[in-house]
Amino acid sequence: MSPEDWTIVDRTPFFSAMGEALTRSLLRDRSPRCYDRGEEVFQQGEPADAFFVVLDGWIKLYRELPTGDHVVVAIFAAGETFAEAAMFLGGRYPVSAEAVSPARLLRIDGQRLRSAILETPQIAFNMLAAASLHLKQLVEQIEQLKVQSAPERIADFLVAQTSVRRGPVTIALPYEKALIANRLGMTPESFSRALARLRDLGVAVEREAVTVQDMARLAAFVEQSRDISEIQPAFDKRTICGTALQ
Amino acid sequence: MSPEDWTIVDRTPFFSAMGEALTRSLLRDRSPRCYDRGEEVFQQGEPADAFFVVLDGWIKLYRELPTGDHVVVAIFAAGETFAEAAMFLGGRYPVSAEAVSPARLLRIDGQRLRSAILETPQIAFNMLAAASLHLKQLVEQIEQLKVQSAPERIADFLVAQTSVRRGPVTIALPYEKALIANRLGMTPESFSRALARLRDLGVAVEREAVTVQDMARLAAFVEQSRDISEIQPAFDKRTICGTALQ
DNA sequence: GAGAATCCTTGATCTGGATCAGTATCGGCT
DNA sequence: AGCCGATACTGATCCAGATCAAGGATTCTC
Repeated sequence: MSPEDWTIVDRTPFFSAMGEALTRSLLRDRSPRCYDRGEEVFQQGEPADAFFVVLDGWIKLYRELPTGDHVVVAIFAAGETFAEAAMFLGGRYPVSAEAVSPARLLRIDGQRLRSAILETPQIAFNMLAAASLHLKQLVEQIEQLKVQSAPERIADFLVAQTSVRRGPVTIALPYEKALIANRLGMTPESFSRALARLRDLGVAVEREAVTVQDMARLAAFVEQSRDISEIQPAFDKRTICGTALQ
Repeated sequence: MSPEDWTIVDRTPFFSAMGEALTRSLLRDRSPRCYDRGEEVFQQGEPADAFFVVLDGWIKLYRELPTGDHVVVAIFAAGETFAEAAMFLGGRYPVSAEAVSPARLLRIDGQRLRSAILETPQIAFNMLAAASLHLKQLVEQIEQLKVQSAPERIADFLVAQTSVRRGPVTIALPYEKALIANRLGMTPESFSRALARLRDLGVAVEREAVTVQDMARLAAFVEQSRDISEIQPAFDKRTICGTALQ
């Protein structure tokens, strides 16, 4: 793995709290595997003997319905992990996974992890901390889903696509707009309209290229909506339903 | 702790996968503490040196705003745990917690857990599995929040309040309707109306007493809506946004 | 027991986003 | 070229739930 790959793994929910040294020793001699667009990672029903870290590209999790339709359950980007639950539970994958773009995945083997934990308990403790953090982030993300309007969520997404924070920039949308809409919790139609409404903030769309006149302005828009949700009880964060933590 | 208390702890996200024997040895000589209605459990900003299991009653997590308003973040019922993330992360509580009704809480001390894990690594592994499951449940719960209509969520809530599955039953609402509405992700007004709309299914409301003519009918209503969300891609489960797992 | 404060309900209106339907644009293909 | 299927945009309509506003009802307080 390249140095960049290590930093990705190091920011991952289950390894973030672990420290690079420990992570390295755990994942020594593991190497990522490449997947083509459309290639299958695992299929619904297979024994869940591993979970995965996305190093590059995009992975789609979907459930196959009796009708043959695919229902997209989630989409994962670089730096995210998936299928941990199924692996820890030791059951079978309840969904199928497939690469939406060319992708590189790191496979974390369940058996291996098991023995490593028995050998070095500290790993488990750190992973537990990381898992709690992950949960917390999940809850926050969902709060925002509930609280933010469609244009706000799109702005949020755009800001997340680049490290540029001021001045003009052109962003290439990473995959089909329908899929992005899906990920942001809206229909393709709503996505199209909401994106159009961002024109007022200096956002121009030309096919898959989105040109932002001034990132600072867009970032401010995102921040402002975040503040509202923080202050305004009407739009509050309640309702995350009895689970969770913080 | 009473035998019932043990079964509650045993069903808890972090202990469910652990088995009763291990849980007992871990929590030996711990005893629950009682809280009055309105009593504070911990306050925003205090060092997070423990997490809690709700054995009885209801606990509200809230954030205090500069304006002095309380924003309810979550409500926990018997059998749920809270503040794990803050504890594992070893920081401070980012929210305050207070009993909404008389309550009994089991306090799980961070230091103690730490040393127990170092002594018996298996505990950590089981907790990790349990945490993954918890995450999965959280995601499912949120999917349903997005997918179910207001009356469906209320029916779901009512079904969860009793073990009766057929015939007539009267359920006492566990706390203020506004708080329940909150928990179910809607305004008090919507709650009131949605509850009224359940009259067609033989649900009568008399103050805090909800009388269901036939639980089987209500349960069927909940199940049916679940099926629709399973089959109908239009109402699908997408959009849980890049985190999560399954 | 009068008055006040809470809590709950009900009605009227508004609105964001979904749905449905029609059209445009693009890339691949023979 | 010209056809075709996939992808994207746009307009029209609809609806669940939020918001605003105004009453009841119950409990608390003095």
